[in-house]
Amino acid sequence: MLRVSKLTDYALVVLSRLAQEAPGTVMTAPRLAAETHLPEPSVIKVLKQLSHSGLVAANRGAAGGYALTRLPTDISVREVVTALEGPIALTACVDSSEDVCTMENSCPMRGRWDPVNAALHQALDAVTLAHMAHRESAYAQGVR
Amino acid sequence: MLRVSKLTDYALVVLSRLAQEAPGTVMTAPRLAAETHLPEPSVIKVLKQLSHSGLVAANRGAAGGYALTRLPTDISVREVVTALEGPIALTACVDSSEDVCTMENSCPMRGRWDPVNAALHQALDAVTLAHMAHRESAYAQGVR
DNA sequence: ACAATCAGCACCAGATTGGTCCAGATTGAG
DNA sequence: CTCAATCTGGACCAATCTGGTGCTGATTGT
Repeated sequence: MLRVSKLTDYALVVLSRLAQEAPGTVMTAPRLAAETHLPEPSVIKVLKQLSHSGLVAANRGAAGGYALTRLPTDISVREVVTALEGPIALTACVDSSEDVCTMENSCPMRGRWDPVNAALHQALDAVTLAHMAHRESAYAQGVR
Repeated sequence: MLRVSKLTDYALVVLSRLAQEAPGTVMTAPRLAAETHLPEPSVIKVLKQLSHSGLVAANRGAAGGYALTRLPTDISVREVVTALEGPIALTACVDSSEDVCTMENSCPMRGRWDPVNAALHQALDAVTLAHMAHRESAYAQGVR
């Protein structure tokens, strides 16, 4: 099925919700969870990770919350997936991997996934948060 | 990480090995396992699934084994992934899914993954077994 | 001071995955 | 005809991953 984890899916939903507000708008985790109908603890976990990787800014204290650090047109799906799941690659065996491959040079797949991974990167780079955030177009797509 | 399962990876390796022989060449499961340095039981399991979906033909009995049913140039990576993991989609929430989505119309992501999935299909369709089967070019890529 | 909010763990139950095993069915060779 | 080689199909298990929960502490506006 080539799944993306549920947490990553949540991240896209939450970020899309944030993207619907004016740039810089701060929303609390409980509110984001309520408005997206997602389980609050998981939303919190996701926001922590997104904050770590700098996609959202966290404001502590009373009247705190989260806000996007960039414009929705400037955040690609690939960045979000990478933030939640690490470097995008279909297998552990890619050139950028530091794992010691037990098969070393005898591995029959050395480098062969590269074109597939490249195509994948390109595909995920092409879609931004802004593409996923507009309610009307999304519903129109859903009906067809 | 957007992983493809290890079994799927094995499938690509095994099919690539078959693709290196003349069309119609029959190889037994143990031999394929030995030559690819993969665990034999898993190779067997993979071959069963590939046989199910018609990508390889199984010949029983003594002197039996497996052979590709089509030319390597005619088998895309997408087909292999689909054979092992079912329909390719990043989330369970795609239009073709028959699951009853508990969020129904309120789901904020309805249809939004579609462009990403489409790009993904295209990317995996573009790479064939033949692309992954040629040893020299693969090594050249690995070195870079 | 106090309440609201984020930070960072540690933890658990369920699902998935990779791997193992075994009792058949089929087929070619001696 | 018998036997060995080979695929078939299912059950099974241990390890890992994942989503979800809970708690304690730090920060900050009122």
